[in-house]
Amino acid sequence: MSKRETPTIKDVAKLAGVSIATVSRVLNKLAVVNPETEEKVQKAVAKLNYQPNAVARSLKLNRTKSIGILLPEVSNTFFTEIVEQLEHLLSPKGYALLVCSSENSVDEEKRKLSFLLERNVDGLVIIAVSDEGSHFGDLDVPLVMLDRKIEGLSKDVIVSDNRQSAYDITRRLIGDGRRRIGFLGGDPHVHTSVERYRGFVEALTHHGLPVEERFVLHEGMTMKSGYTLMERALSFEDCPDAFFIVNDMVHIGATSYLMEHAPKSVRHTMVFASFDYLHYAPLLRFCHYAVAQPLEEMAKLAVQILTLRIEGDLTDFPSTTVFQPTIVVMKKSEGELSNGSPPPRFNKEFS
Amino acid sequence: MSKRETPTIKDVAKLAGVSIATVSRVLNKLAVVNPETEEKVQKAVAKLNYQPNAVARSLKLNRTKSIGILLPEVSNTFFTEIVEQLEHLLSPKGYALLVCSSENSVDEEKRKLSFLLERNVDGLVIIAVSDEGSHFGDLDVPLVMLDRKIEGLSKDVIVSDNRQSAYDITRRLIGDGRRRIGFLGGDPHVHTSVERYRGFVEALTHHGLPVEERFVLHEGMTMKSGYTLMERALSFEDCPDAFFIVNDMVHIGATSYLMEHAPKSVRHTMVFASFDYLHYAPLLRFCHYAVAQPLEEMAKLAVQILTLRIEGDLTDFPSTTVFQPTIVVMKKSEGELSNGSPPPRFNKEFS
DNA sequence: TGAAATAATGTAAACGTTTACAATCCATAC
DNA sequence: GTATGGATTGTAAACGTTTACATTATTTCA
Repeated sequence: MSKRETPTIKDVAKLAGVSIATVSRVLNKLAVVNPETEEKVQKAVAKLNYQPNAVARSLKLNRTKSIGILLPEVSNTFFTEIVEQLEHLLSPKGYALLVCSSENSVDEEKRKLSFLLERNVDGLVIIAVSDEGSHFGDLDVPLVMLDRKIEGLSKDVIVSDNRQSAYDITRRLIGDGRRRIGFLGGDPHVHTSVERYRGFVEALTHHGLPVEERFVLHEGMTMKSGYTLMERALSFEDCPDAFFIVNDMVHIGATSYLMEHAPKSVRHTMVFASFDYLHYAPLLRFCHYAVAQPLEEMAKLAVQILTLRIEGDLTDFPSTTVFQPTIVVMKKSEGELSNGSPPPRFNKEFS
Repeated sequence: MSKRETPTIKDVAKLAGVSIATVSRVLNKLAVVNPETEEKVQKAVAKLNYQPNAVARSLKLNRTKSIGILLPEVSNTFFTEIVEQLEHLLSPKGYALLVCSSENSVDEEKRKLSFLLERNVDGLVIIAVSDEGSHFGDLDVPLVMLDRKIEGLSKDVIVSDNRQSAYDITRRLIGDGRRRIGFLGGDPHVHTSVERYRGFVEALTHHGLPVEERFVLHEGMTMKSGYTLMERALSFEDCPDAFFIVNDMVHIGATSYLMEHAPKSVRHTMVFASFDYLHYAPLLRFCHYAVAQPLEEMAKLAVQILTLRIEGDLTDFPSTTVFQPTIVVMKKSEGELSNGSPPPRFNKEFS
């Protein structure tokens, strides 16, 4: 493998017999240049297979055409759906995506943040680890907080109406005649979790139902906690016949516990309502109501705001946009196996 | 928000009353500097909250400390598990991850490849879209092909033994007494798919079983194709009572079709063996045997090879490493609901 | 015909670093 | 007292671009 050096603009200039300024002009098309010269340059470019050096350009222009995205976990399906959308929207605009995981740790989040800043990203999309986010306060890089809000932080925020949706699906459960509804999973420092619990409680109280402490099992947002919490729940003699589940991970854990260990009677009556409607949703057999967040629109708005702020075309105060998710009714009947909705990825069906 | 300029090394030098060379030396610790001077510099750095400009450094050093990762789809769980591992391993070494989706298109793959090259990534991890990968041939950037091999390409390759694993799980089905085993999903241009089919066929023929064309339904690797292929399969009067499924997406589609539409008799006897053992594996109720690829080790090796090649400490011919996956036995009994293995993410259990 | 305007191109500085080399200082040894 | 050398620091070039400004060639028009 010959260690041939990559050609620079100088090489092109020399080969074309022009100055490097002219080459630059041809490549960036921001000044008129004689068609003949242009052709000479293009030929030289083609011959050398020249590719401009983005690093040098970044240094000169003081913008890197890159966006940092900082999220709590890379392998979380919900987050990666967002990343996919962002990539799809940003890459046609010439932006690169620097993906960083804060690994669910505030400290790591701080480290990764300054890592991204050192690299001079033009903008940031943040899915915050927790409500402790003071380190995001003082930056002068365009920054959008996505999915999770941090109270008291003056930044652009894009979230779902977690409280309202939680309220809605809880109400659906009540409307179906469920009276003892448990709550599964949660984290007091995660904005979405707190909001969802709030909506859950509101729905219960508005319908004259008590919030039984015993059945509010909100420790953790992982599959494991879903599994063990459901185990705990089933140990109650008067176990709820319905659960509000805080997110998909907990949901999977809870479902698999039921599949493995619950008696038939429980499996035939148990009903879940939960957040997130992702590609494995059709497998979540106890789920009757799911909250589908409008990820594409949220990502689209994030990109809009970000690019506008980067270009300097948006100097308003930071905005907060709250999207209304749709409620997906996953099955109409109570039959254990009839799952009314088709697989979500290729044919979404909203109520 | 005051548009204060970020301080440069010059500002630090001025404040500390030294030359920029000294500042650089202090920061990079590659030359001895008087302890007193060092302290002055450190103080200035702290006072200005100076962060070195990574772009300028990249230009000078001709390395960006960044790795491009190019994959067919960002939201694919299997791929993102890999990305998570890579991020976890590379970020402590100071590398940034540029994530690009080729969106399952060879053309897009080419575009994204040159996009990454323009940005002077120090290395590349490629999960190829298809076996048409000549565009990867001539680069002089360190490059590792992960998960999918491209025949005839002289690059470092890290894959699972897809053929052997396919053989193994097919054999398990046969060992369980299954005689009519179908094949679900696939793509003639995807290396993993081809290998898996090969292993499947070998297992059948080695055991004297015919490969019935009718039951080899390999069109597509998506959830949708899993859904419709299973529909097609069930329309046969003599539908197989077991299926080899090419990957998780097809698996989800097939499972949800069965959950929705299959008669009880089918649901009680149908058995799947498939690739990929991911976090929603416990929900895949028809799955008896799953191939769990050693993603962490594969990622670890990829990072090792990549960093060695980047440092120039590895100049051997490209190597091909084939990892042996483990077979996860997901349930022992035929009972529809008894899923013997616990949720995978927090307690893997291999046979 | 010549001045002025226009078009096309070139020159050189700048972006923020790293680092080879030069320069200074000071102690030691003769 | 002067040479030697080590320790420390400074100077300036370089990385590959973009772009303000200068320069040259060409056209226009009084």
